[in-house]
Amino acid sequence: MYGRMDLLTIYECLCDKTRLRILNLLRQGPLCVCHIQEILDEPQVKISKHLGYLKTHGLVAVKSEANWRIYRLVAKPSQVLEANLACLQDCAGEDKIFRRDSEKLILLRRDLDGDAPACCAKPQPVKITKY
Amino acid sequence: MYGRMDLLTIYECLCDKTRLRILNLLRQGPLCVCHIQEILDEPQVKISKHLGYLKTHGLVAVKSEANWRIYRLVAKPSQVLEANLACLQDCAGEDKIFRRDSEKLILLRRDLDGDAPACCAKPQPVKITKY
DNA sequence: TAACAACATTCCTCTTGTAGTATATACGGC
DNA sequence: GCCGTATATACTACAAGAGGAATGTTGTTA
Repeated sequence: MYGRMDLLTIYECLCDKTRLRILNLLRQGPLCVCHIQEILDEPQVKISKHLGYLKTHGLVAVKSEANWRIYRLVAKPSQVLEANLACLQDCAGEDKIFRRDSEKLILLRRDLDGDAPACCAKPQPVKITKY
Repeated sequence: MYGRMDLLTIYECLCDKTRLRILNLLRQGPLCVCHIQEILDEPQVKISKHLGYLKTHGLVAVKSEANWRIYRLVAKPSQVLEANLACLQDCAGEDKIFRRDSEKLILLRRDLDGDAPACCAKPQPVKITKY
């Protein structure tokens, strides 16, 4: 749908707070919508639309699983995208809200440990690439 | 004017093609408006407004020199800004238009070598920080 | 001081993006 | 087949950003 996966497209995806928070989470592994929604504490429609935006522009991919939709970062990001996601990951550590989101994610995983429903299958963390 | 120099502000600055091209040039040293305008081959008002935007948001600084206005990247960028500018610099190499701009800048400097008017004082290149 | 050159700013229009409400779809359990 | 849960889409209203034409400003030169 979008041929161009250039720098500008990437920055356009990155210039919304909600999308940054989502990407910060997905950087740590796949997640279903409801968990993203819970961590960000934002309306469902808002999360859903931003996920749609990211998908349309080629930053994330989805798969269906039973009643849920599992989002993740694209499997083989371009070099440019990978560089920017790594940079985002580095920078997010500086910001309170991103750190809080990440902590919430850890807690959520801990709570689910053991008896997780399908949507909550413990996601494997992606490797931390120091850019 | 802007207290926040956070990630989002930076990405907002980066999500316009013209601003990206300007930053790509300034990364290689200070420049007056007329040279940026010449290299980008865009209307004066357009260049001027985007420079104003970048200044308002704390990415660039200006000084007056005779009839000219010399723009440069801010002297002490935050760690986050520095990371993103370095990332941009790396990524810009992948894109035709950024490379062409950089080549034009080199030619322009070569032409000016020797008898440059004040606005064209040979800018010293900033150090290339491999992020 | 008049004319000019380099920039900035104002005003206007157009487009894009965002948020919210309400509604639709898809799937699993009963 | 009906209902609840999870998620997406349509529609609308609103705000911000971008581009261009015209005009303003500042400093230089004649």
